[in-house]
Amino acid sequence: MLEGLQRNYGYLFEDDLLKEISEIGTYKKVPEGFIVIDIGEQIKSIPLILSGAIKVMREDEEGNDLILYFVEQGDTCAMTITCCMGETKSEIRAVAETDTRIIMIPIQKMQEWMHKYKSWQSFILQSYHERMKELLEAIDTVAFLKMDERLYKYLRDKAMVNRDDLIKTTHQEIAQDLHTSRVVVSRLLKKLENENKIKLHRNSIKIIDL
Amino acid sequence: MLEGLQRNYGYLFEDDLLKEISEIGTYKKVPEGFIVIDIGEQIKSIPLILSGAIKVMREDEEGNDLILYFVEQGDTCAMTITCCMGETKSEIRAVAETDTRIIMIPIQKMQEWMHKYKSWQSFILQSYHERMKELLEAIDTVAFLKMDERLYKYLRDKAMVNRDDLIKTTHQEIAQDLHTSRVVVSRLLKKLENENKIKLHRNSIKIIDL
DNA sequence: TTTTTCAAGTAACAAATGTTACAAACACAC
DNA sequence: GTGTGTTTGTAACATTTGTTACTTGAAAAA
Repeated sequence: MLEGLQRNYGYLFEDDLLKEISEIGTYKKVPEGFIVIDIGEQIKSIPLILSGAIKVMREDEEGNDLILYFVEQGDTCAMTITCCMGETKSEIRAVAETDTRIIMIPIQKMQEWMHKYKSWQSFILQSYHERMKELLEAIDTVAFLKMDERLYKYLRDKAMVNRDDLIKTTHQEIAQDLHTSRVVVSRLLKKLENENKIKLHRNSIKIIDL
Repeated sequence: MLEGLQRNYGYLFEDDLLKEISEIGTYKKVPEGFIVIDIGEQIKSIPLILSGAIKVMREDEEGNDLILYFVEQGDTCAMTITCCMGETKSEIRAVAETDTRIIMIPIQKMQEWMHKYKSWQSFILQSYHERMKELLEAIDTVAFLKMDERLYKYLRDKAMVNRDDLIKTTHQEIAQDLHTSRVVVSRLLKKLENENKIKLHRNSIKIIDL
């Protein structure tokens, strides 16, 4: 765990803080698809990502899904912070995009360190800022882009966080993330293939010129 | 200015803080349509709303607009806070929805008071939290609602912040806020009128059963 | 190998939204 | 009053997205 911490956060946090994190945080290894935080859940700790990536999703009352953004290693899920500051329940779902290693920090410590470590404070504020920007980008995406553009952006983002231009997924799964239907996804993927932007295979999609 | 402060923030802030606000803040009276903060602008102060309301908008590179939410009296524009904490430029535009009275607080004071006044700190954090939720609601709206539902929600929200069930606007203006075309708005408004949810007039719309 | 199951392709159609064009209604200035 | 500009209504059509139904093809299981 310490080496993962060092690699991702060593340049951010001072040694004292790194030591405290490794002593207090609980290391967790979660498999792809694992729900790290679910909607309505009371937040008791916030996650620092050591490796892998997390997909942040929104769901409305009728069970409609929508991906908001991906969070990568070296990041935290800032939406969580908002929630535990306001002492309310999670508004989002966080799902492991790949096998992911995280450290969970109890919220009391999070607050304590805000005063104790300048670097922690700026990390938290910075994360906040990042996440706010990601939310705005999510709004831009659904509001201003057409479905084929959203799809292409989604594929590229997914390839980025997985560090692999071969995306292993099904059209059905993509449809769920983008809140559309499987047929629409298949249709637009075919169109993207004809435009030489991707190459389709069974259970996988290859991005050309990532 | 002091009575406006008392009325809206009296129950929130202690007297010392209210006094500091009235001494340091600059009182501003802005007319309907006035751009309080624009996209790309460097934020040097944050606004507290005494009366009236502010419309928060997003704009993409091509100049497409979209309303995010309204902010009412007794509130601040928390997006601004994010920006000045990260020392970056505004990602949003804030436009006076009606004639509005605000107090501008320089960001240095904002930071200072975070440590000095507990009530100020919780106000800022609370605002943050509120705004994050509003952003999520904005996402739900564009992602999950159809245009007629969005339109109806928009009209109701607008009536609420203006405290008037008669909305003075044109179809063209609505179309811009919702990022659609005037013809679509006219069509759907007609449909809402047939469903007895609104009554249409020239330059105004009356909401039935607000 | 054969069977079964799941993913993907595709056609045909429906609904929602966007676009263009023009007419009617109204408000205001003259 | 008349003319002028703006707002609204509406038709006709295009495009995008969603839905249903069925086929094809590939992998996994038997």
